[in-house]
Amino acid sequence: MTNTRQTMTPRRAPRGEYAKSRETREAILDAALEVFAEAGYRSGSLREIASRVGMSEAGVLHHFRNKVALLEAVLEHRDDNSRLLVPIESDDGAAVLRGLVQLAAHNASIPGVVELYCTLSAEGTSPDHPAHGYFVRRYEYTRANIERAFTALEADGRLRAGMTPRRGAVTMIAMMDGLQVQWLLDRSVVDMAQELRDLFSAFVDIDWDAQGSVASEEEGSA
Amino acid sequence: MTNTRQTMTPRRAPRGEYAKSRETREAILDAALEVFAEAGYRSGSLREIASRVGMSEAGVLHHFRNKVALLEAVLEHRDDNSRLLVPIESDDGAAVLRGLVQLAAHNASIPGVVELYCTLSAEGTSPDHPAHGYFVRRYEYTRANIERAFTALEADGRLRAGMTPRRGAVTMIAMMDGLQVQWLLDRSVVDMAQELRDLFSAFVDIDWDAQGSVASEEEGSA
DNA sequence: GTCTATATGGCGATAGAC
DNA sequence: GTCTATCGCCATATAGAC
Repeated sequence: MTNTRQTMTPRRAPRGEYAKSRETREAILDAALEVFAEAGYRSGSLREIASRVGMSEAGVLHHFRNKVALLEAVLEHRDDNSRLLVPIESDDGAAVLRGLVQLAAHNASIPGVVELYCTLSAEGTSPDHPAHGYFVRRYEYTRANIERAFTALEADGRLRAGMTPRRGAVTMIAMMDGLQVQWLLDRSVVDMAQELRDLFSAFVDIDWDAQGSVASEEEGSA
Repeated sequence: MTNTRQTMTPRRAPRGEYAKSRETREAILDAALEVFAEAGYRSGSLREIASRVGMSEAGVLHHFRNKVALLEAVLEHRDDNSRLLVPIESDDGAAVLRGLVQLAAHNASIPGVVELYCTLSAEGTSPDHPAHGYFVRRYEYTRANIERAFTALEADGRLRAGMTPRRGAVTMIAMMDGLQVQWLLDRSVVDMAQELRDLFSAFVDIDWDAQGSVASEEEGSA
């Protein structure tokens, strides 16, 4: 999705009434994330969100035109975050895969976000869901980029025989999604990052311990 | 779940008012499956279910005590079905894995059921969801049985080095779940059965084309 | 076995006071 | 920028007529 808006603002520390408003908005976004994660979008209520943030429904709707706008804001808000960890558009295929494993490890520390995407992506498979288009595009975009990462690895002769970039991409995404369900149902049963790494070691030859700071990669990508 | 009740009834063709009632019940179950699949349990309404089956809400509630009871009935109803295709408790490890691939192929012809489990298992990760316990038990049970299947294959020396029965089970289930999300979002993008088979060929040595009739297997299992 | 009527309560959204 | 009040709608569930 387009999130140039946020990134282009120099984000100087805001002051006065401006600051208050900004804080309130973020507090609402945090509460909305929790509620949508626990109950989904359709069953999550503005009333519950408002109550968690300590204000009235009307107060919340002053900051977000309606419930759909709030959902979109929540999704945009969290999207920036994954991109900080995964250099998804990088040409360094190994770095992309390492980033995904790191993302899985990081996700284990923020169950609320995992719950959010797990719940919403399932809900969003319905064509009439307000986030349906978002998820179709998101999966398409992610799949294309991971496929590109595998293609780069293939060119270096690091893809095992019998595996294709396309299948690698579909498999990697399916594993991330599927592991999350099992993890949410019983956290003691699965180490998401470990499972991911083990599986991908089976069909790609990567040095998992290469230094994985992402900031450096990001300069070179779009 | 306990579904001895149904199976123990000799199931002679019911007659008279009895037959009518039974048909109505099944019609309600079908409609409920659709609605819960499309909207989830929490957002799916008795009103919508009643309308699809052509009766009033009160009429539906005559057959099912309340909404939760209807959900449980839907889940029980569909569970018997997968077991017809997968000899999950069989000692023939290869037959179990073949069954799972066949199940994936079969599922592609009943998107409604795929949608149901995809939506409900995500919803059901919440501890307060009425189907939470069901899904915790279901995953636990399935994982244990698939692990057993892989253990049998390992004993025959057909598990590739580096793969463990435990990881095989977690991976297989994660792949099935994750592929379903991508498939529901865009059916042209993924062939679920093919992807599954390809992946598992990478870490287990199986003749996928062995005759896979399940009826014969089922006799031997519990 | 199915209906209508109704009780009870949660929901999203708006209007207007402060 | 936040509130109270209110509207209109939909939800589950029950009571009782037919």
